[in-house]
Amino acid sequence: MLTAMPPSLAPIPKAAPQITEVIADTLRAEILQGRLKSNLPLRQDELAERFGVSKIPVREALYQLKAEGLVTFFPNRGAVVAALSSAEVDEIYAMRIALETLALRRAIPHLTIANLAQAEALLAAIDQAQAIAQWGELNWEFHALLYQPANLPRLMEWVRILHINVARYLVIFLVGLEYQATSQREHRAMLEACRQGQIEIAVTLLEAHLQAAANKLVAFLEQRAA
Amino acid sequence: MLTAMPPSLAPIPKAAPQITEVIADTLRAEILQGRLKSNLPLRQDELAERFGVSKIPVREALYQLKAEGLVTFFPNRGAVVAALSSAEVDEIYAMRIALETLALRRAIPHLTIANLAQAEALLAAIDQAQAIAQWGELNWEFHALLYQPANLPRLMEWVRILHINVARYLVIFLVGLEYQATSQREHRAMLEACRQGQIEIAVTLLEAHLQAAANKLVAFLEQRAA
DNA sequence: TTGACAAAAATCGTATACGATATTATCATT
DNA sequence: AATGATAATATCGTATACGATTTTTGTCAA
Repeated sequence: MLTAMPPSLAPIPKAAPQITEVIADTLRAEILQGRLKSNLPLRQDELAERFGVSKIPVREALYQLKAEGLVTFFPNRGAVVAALSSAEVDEIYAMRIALETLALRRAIPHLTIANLAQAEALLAAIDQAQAIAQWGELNWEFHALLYQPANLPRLMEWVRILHINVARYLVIFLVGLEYQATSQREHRAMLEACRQGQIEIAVTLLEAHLQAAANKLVAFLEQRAA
Repeated sequence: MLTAMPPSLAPIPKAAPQITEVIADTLRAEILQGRLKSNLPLRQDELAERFGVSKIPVREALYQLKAEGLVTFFPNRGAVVAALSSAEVDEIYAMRIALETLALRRAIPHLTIANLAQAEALLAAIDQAQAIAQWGELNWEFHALLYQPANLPRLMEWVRILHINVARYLVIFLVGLEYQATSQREHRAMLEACRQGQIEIAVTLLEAHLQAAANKLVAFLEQRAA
């Protein structure tokens, strides 16, 4: 029979941990950490054996990562870890600026004292972070925290995807450079503007913050390409 | 053996028509035309039998549509055609405005005479369009044409996804209203600003154009919900 | 009649198996 | 020796089959 109702409508979207999700999360983390490098072929049999499952959940995980832009498919010829050109980095940062400034604009009026305190704590944690993987993670948490009160879940999900697409390249020049100090100065200036409710100033700072990262990354990639 | 090279790197991303794609395209079209209504359960066996294939390509097609926001999955309980709340419509249009104004801004300096002529022709075609499905299609082609010269493929793909998420609701109040005439006036004003290279004016018009549609749609959905 | 519990049916998620396509290796021919 | 055709191998894409979870149906007691 065809019931026209959704199966009891929503309050139980949680359930057993799907194998597909576990595989996708694992591969995503490895790509972000740079353990799986660009253009590396991802063979389905190989991954299936490694995870101790069949190819089907592996395929679905790979397609999920394709939707996130982390892997590229060649029909009948397999998948590889996606590579980013400098043009794509430019495009991704342009989109991040467009979407994240929107999020921040809508979030600031709803920021609570608790949010601001959490953000402050995250900045302190970033200052003391040791591993670069940790740095990237905390960095993203800080940004996400400021956007969260906007209550725009789809936008957040897409911004997260854009972020992870550039994150694995970002960590490259984070080590040994003074970029971290500059970034933290910008973070604190943004947070201060948020605290005072100065939307336009905060948005301008965020845009400059992202554009600076974009310029560094594009320059790095174009140098490496030559 | 593990070759570290991509399988002959790219020039052949075309191949046999994947069954998964065919199914996804068909279901997407049916959702857009309103033939598959919101919250309708999409059973895998049923679809597999209908298309004469097994469940696996059906599953992959459904997951692709999930990534596009057209279906919602409930683990171990199946998928349904996604429904949009007025809050989600507001969010989608906010994202469209952010991304499409970016695209237009970057596209205008690269617009050619040929582009402008094509756009003009599309407007004429819209004026004479009979079926509403055709109207929606042409409408999107007009917008896409203006953004194309920006050369931002990822952004275009995401804008397309946002568009199809609201398109199926748009057609509802397009019939029998004077919205079409208003929309065409706005289109022609935008096109004229593009022709004269007046970026800020064109962007402002586009934003107003999208916001007007958003307001109408949100009002419609909230009325229907009550 | 109503509620709770249990059995049955339906649907999903995954493993196994097989055919299709692409890539690599072999060999004949110029 | 180089090149083109052909066979062998590897990998992907899909069908079939089965176990797991969920929903529904049926039964019984209060």
